[in-house]
Amino acid sequence: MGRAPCCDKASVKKGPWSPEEDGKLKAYIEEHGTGGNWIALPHKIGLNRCGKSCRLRWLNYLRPNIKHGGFSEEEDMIICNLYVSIGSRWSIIAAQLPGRTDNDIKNYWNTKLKKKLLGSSVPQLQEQYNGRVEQSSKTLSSSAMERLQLHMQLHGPQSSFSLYSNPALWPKPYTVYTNAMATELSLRELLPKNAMAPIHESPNVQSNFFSSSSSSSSSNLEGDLHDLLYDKDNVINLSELDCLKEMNEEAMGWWDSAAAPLQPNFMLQDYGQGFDLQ
DNA sequence: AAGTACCCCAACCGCACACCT
DNA sequence: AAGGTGTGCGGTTGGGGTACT
Repeated sequence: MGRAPCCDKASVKKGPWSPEEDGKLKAYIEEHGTGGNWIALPHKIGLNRCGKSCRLRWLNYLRPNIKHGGFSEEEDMIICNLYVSIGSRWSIIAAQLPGRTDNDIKNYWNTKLKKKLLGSSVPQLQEQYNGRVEQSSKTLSSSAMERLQLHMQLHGPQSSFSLYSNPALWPKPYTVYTNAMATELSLRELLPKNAMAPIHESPNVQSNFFSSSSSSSSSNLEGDLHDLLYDKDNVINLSELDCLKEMNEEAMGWWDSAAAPLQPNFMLQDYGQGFDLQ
């Protein structure tokens, strides 16, 4: 037996929200809050809407301080960096961008950023790796394939190590940020939601992550991503990126001693453990 | 000017998890 | 401990708008 639907789909209104509906929902929540029960909320207000629909409308459009469109370069960078490291965890990515919703970021990624990053090189890459990943790709979701493509782009054809599970292998400047990310993400797993401030509010992390000049480590993924996103003549061989040439020897030593030769299944399994690909 | 293709994004769907009883 | 229910999330869709032919 499946679970009961949250509302009567047949009788409930679907489609775009009218200004009147928006007004009712906004006014009620601002005065009374959600009451901790979205399912019951539309009935209280007299809205013929599904509770989930009300929740979505509030979270994505009606709640205060929501920003739409006009993503800055800095926001692009954050989204791209996080997507490469954690995949399509839109809610986590959105938590780092005040005023942005997961839905907004997801749409932005799918319609614009993805094309910028993957666009020109995807066909070649697919051809290049078809033989290797053919078997595994049959069972991979499209987002998993995207991440795999990004992974391959960031590591080059001969590289079989995991970007995700081996932080020591991440490009240097990125490590500063991702270590903080990893720490915070694991804490977020344990703590109640909203118990922690977004990463960008942490001065140390922010200064490390966003400083684009000074340190030697600033020949970096951030800069390379920037080139990918904003260079008009966007024809870059990712395996040539400076940040990826700077993998430290210690990490490579670890790889030599610990890793097997490239096996698509190994790599995909590795991703599966980190990202829950399927 | 009309038809078609493509893009963008708001909204829906279904699954998984958390919480409650 | 187990089942029921609400919530959160990521994936997908549908339709309006725009660009192209």
